[in-house]
Amino acid sequence: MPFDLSPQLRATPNCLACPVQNCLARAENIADTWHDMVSLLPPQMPGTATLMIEGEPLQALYVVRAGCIKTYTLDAHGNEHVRAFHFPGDLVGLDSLGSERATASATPVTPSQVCAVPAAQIQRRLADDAGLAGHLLQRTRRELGTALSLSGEYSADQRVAAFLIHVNMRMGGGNILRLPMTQREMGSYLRLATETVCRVLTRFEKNGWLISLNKRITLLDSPALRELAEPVGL
Amino acid sequence: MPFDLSPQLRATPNCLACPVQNCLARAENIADTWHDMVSLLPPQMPGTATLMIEGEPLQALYVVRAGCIKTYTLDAHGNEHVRAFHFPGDLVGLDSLGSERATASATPVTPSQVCAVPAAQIQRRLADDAGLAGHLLQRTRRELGTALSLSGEYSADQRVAAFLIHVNMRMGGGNILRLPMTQREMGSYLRLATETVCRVLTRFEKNGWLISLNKRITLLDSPALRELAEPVGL
DNA sequence: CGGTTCCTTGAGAGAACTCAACGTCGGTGG
DNA sequence: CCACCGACGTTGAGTTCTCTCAAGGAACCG
Repeated sequence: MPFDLSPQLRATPNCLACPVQNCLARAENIADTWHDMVSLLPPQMPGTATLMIEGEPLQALYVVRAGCIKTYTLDAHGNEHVRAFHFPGDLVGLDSLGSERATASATPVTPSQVCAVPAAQIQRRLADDAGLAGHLLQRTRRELGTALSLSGEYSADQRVAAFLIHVNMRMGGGNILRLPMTQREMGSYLRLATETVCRVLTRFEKNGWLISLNKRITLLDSPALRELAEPVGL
Repeated sequence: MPFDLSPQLRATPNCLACPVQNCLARAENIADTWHDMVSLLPPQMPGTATLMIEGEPLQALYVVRAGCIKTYTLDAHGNEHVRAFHFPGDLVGLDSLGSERATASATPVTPSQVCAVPAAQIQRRLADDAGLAGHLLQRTRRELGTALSLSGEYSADQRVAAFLIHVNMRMGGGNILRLPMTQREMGSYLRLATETVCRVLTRFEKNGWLISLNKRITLLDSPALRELAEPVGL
C-alpha cells in the first residue's frame, strides 16, 4: 500500500508533492502555514483514528489526501448510519462548519492521509475572505446536490449501480474497482440491508455486468450499470 | 387570505414593512436596490407561477416573504419529486447557485410572495464580498443538514410525524396547523405514496394524537408526535 | 351544478427486511 | 506453519411494510 501507516504521524503537508487537485488549502493559500498532514488507520488501532465525533467541538476540517473517510451518525440504539464517503480532494466536516459542535463523526475506512485545517482559522477567515467563503459555498452546494439526489426513491439495484459508478469515477475510472468500504457500510450509506447489497451484487454478476470478489469489482458492462443508475444522478 | 393575489404583480419590496426575519436582502444590503417583490398563485394560472425551471438558466434567487414555495424535479416519466418546501425567510435556489442552469423547478403551493434577487448580481458580489458568501454558506449548510436528516431510513409514521412537527414550527407553532401542500406533495417529499400519508394520518387520529380535516391539522398530543419524530431530526 | 383534483379505504402484490445458518477471509498467536 | 477467531460475505425462508390498483366520496372551481 502506498500509505504511511504509522498512526497519528504529523508532518508538514508538502503541498507541492500532493496528488490532490483542487485542494482547498492550496487554492486558498492555507498551504504550509495552517495545516498538518495526518496518516490514519481504520479503527481497531485504539483511539487514534477518529477525526471528529458527533456532538464534540469541531476541531478542524480535513482535506482527504489519500484513502477514504466516512462520516456517520449513531442512532438511539447505537446503530451506525453512514452519511457520506469522502475521497481524495474532498472536504470533511462541511456540514458542521457553522455550528460549535460536529454534526457527525468521521473515521477512515482504509488507511488514509488527510490534511487538517483548524476550524478556528477557517471561521476567522470566513468573516472577511470572500474567496474562501465562496470556495466553501461551492463545495457545500455540491454536497447538497448529491445528498438530494441520493434521498430520492430508488430501487436497491439503482442505488448500488449508482454507487459503483460514482465510486469508480472517484477512484480513477478503470475497469477494476477496489472498494474501500465493507458491504455493511455501503448498505448503511444507501439505506439497504447488507444482505440486500450482497444479493444485488450477485444479481449483477449473473447478468454478466461485473465480477465481485472480496472487495474487488471487475466491471464488465459499465454501460448497463450506467443506464440503470442514470435516474439517481449522484 | 392575507396575500395579494394578482399574478406577476411587481412592486418595490418595501423591506421596512416586511415581516421576514433574517432576510438575506436586508442583512446584505440588497434591499430596495436589487430586488423585486412578486406575488404568485399556484399553477393553473397560465405560466406566470413558475419561479424557475429545471435545466433553464438561473434568473434569480428568491426570498420567500409569505406563503410556501416547493422545489421539485421531474423524472423520465414526468413524475414530480418534491425536493423541499420553503417557508417565509427561506432562500429558494441555493442548490442551483454556482451552476449556469437551475437544478430544480420552483413553484408556489399556496398564494405566496417572494422577493427576487437577480442571480447575476449575487454571482458578481460573491467574488469579493465575504459577508454575502458566508451568509449563503450558512444557509446552504443548514439545507444540507435537513437533506441528510431526511435521507435516513425511517418508517412512514416517523417521516410524517417529523414533517408535521417541522412544518408546525415553521408556521407559528400553535396547536392548529394549516398545511399549505397537498398530501400528494407531502408524500412526494417524504417518499411515501399518497395513500400511505393518508393512512398514517388516520392512524394518528385513531391514536388521539391529532384531528385531520381537509388541510387543517389540530394537534392534540404533539409530545407523542415529537417522540416519534425525534430520530429523524429534520 | 358539472368536472377536476384530492382524500379515503380496501384488497392484493412485491420489494426489501429480519432471522438464521454457513462459508470465507484476514489477522493473531501458539 | 497452522489453528483459531472475529468480522465479513453469502444464501435461504418467511415476514412486513409500503406500494399499486381500484373504486367511491368529498372538496373545490369554473
